[in-house]
Amino acid sequence: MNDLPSEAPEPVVARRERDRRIREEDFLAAAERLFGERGFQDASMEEIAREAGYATGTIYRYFESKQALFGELLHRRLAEYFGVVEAAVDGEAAPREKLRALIRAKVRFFVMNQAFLRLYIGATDAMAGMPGACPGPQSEVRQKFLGLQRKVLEEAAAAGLFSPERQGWVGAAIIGLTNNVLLAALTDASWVEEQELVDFFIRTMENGLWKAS
Amino acid sequence: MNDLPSEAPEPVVARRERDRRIREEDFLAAAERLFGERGFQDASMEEIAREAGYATGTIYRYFESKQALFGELLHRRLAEYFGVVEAAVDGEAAPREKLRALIRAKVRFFVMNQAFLRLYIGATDAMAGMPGACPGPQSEVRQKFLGLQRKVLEEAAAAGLFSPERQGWVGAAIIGLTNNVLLAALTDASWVEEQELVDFFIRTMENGLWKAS
Amino acid sequence: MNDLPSEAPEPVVARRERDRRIREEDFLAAAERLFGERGFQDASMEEIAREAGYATGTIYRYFESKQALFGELLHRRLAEYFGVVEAAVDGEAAPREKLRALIRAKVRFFVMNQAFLRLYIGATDAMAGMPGACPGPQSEVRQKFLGLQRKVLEEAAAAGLFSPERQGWVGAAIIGLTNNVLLAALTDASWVEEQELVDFFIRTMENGLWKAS
Amino acid sequence: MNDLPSEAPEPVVARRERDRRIREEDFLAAAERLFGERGFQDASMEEIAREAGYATGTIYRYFESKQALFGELLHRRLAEYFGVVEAAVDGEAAPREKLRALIRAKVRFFVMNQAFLRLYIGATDAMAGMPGACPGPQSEVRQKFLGLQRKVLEEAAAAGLFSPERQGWVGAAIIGLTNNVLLAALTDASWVEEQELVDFFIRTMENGLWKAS
DNA sequence: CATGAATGAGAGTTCATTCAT
DNA sequence: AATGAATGAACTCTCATTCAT
Repeated sequence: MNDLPSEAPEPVVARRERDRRIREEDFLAAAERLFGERGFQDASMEEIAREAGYATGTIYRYFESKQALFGELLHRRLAEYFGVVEAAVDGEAAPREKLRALIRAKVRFFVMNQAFLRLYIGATDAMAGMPGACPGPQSEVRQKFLGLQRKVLEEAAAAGLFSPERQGWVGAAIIGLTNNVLLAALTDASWVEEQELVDFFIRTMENGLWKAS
Repeated sequence: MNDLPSEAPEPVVARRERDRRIREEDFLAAAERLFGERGFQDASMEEIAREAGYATGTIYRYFESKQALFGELLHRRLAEYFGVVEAAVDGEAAPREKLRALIRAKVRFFVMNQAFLRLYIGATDAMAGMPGACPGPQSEVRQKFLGLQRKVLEEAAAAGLFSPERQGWVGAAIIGLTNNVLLAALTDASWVEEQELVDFFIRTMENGLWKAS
Repeated sequence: MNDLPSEAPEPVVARRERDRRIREEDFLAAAERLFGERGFQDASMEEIAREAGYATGTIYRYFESKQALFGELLHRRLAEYFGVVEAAVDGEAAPREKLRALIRAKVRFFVMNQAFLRLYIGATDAMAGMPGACPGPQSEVRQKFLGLQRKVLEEAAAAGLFSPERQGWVGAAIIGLTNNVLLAALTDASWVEEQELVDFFIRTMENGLWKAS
Repeated sequence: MNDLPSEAPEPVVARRERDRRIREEDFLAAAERLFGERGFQDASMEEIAREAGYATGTIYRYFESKQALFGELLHRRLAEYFGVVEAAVDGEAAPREKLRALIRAKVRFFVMNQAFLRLYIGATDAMAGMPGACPGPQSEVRQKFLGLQRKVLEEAAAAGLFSPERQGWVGAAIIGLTNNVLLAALTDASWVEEQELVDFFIRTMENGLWKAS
């Protein structure tokens, strides 16, 4: 009845809510690892639950189905990714700098979220649905992300950085290039100097792969 | 045409062998279509058999397992791909021309083998095993192919075309770039002017994505 | 109203006991509604608990298991039903009037306990165990009820109302007839004139379905 | 190439089709037994398959799902029942005789299909869907059957056999009466003289339960 | 004593693989 | 050698029951 200001208002409910979020993240982390390693089909719900440290049924108190778990995972990581990239791009005014910032943010994000890289590639390849891609809540975030990227490219094109025809190819080129090199670099050696990768991408985009002569 | 008993030494055996190859190709073609459309997991052996025009069990007379079928499919198409690329590269002397020839051959091959593109990307991404990639007989061909590509790149590097450090990244960049743009281009419009794609790749590799100023 | 310490000997225990009964009835009422609507299998313990306004686990402080809950529900309602019918039958002396009173009591009871009708029918059909019927505490009450009914019929038979052979069939006939018409009548229109139903049953039993000519 | 008239035209295909039907009936018979004994929910597909003498998965080559199996079972038996009753009713001209024939056919059918009686009662009680009743292919047959029965009753009512008001109650009464007595009679003693049951029903319908005085 | 999250056995269903015909 | 029905292990998902808080 009396709520001393120093006390927690509803400690039980608050704790439960917090625990719930923690467990959700436990499951998402386990799912990220196993989906990344084995793919969607070959990772079983039982494995994921056990990897997270719970019994099989528990996972269904947090996610309606395997699809929903996968979707939520993509949604969260993509939203995080989108936020990071958007912030980086917004910090720059010039189109060229925006593009560079986008690359820098991408490299930094995936160096810190290596487990997510495979899932991201599977879900984004060629900006198109690979078989197995499932519709769901992540679609919205994905659309937002693709929209952001398109905008950056359009601005760059409008600024005369590259020719506006075949803009789709330019987008696909940047994504394919960065995805695949990141995957190779992070698979070979789990530690890579971020700056080096960023420089490689920027240089390639600006001058091509040929050695500057 | 005439089956004189004295002619072919073992005509029955030869015919059998020929029939066997025909059926094998029937199955592989059906598998290519269905694996490409639905992915490895979602294409069932029964579907593949029926698509090929045979009964479920028959497929196991030609391939030990689903994995083996998939492996053999990759092996054959990769071998074909390797052959085409090798021939193109061998036709050129200068390292830069070899690389251009490699790109040209790749574009031509995948424009004519669109169904295989998805499988190829899934199996080759970043020159590393994506989830779903299975070890098997195709590995050898893949190694040969990767070796060929590495040799071309090394020669180009030796010729001073690009710096030899981070050669792995250059390879990954070329593969990721071309794969992803091919996938985007062939998904959007099933008919694309080969030459345009080749030019786009060569230009990007030589000058980057920035508009030539 | 006034809790003088000298008054009740064990007020706390009494209150607790009373509260216990209240909650038990809460659960039973919720169970009656949901078992009646969805059937035994399709009503979940969690639903019942929430419908009653408690948490899932609480229900197990009052009932050992789902089966036990169902059994107790049957037991209580059947006991109530038995009491009502017994009182009505005891109020009459003549066998024919006893039977009429039994019918009247049955109609009145089920018009006021429609939710229980489905459960009763499922559990009593043909005086035999339908699938889903579970043995348990209600068996005793059921036996008592069936005994009462048999006694009424036997008295009627002894009084020459109907022939004593095939008495079991007569009982089954009365039960099946009344159950099914009640179910149809109460399903079609949730409000039915009691007297009309009673008359229909008495008339049918006494004269058959044929129009009195 | 030469089809001697005495030979079977397509022995393999014909045999397969026949075997298929036999197996379908194996499963339906097993399902009838187990659904009748334990109810829909408590009979598992594995049990049914094993009871039929096959492995779990085999049943799904014949029926899409548990629901579909149950539906097909109801459909077939109801169709058979409908046919028998229709033929019997059509053989009579007078309304009263039609009703008698209907009863006679019902008794004869359920004496010979005792296992189906419980399922029938569960699916038809009060001509209304009990919980658990599932829509499906049997609905059509059930509607046809209920229509036939209604027509017989209407004709009887039109002929002045009983008053047309509360015709729904009369139908429910006949069904409830016969169902429940059949269930009791066949549960108590698996062998019952058909004629005796028919006589009991006709007498009850015409004169009521009271002993003819 | 109430709570509701965790449990895990068990159900329906799929499908790669086998094998009698 | 081809067929396609049968197999059964494995998977996703449910829910009665338990138990730490």
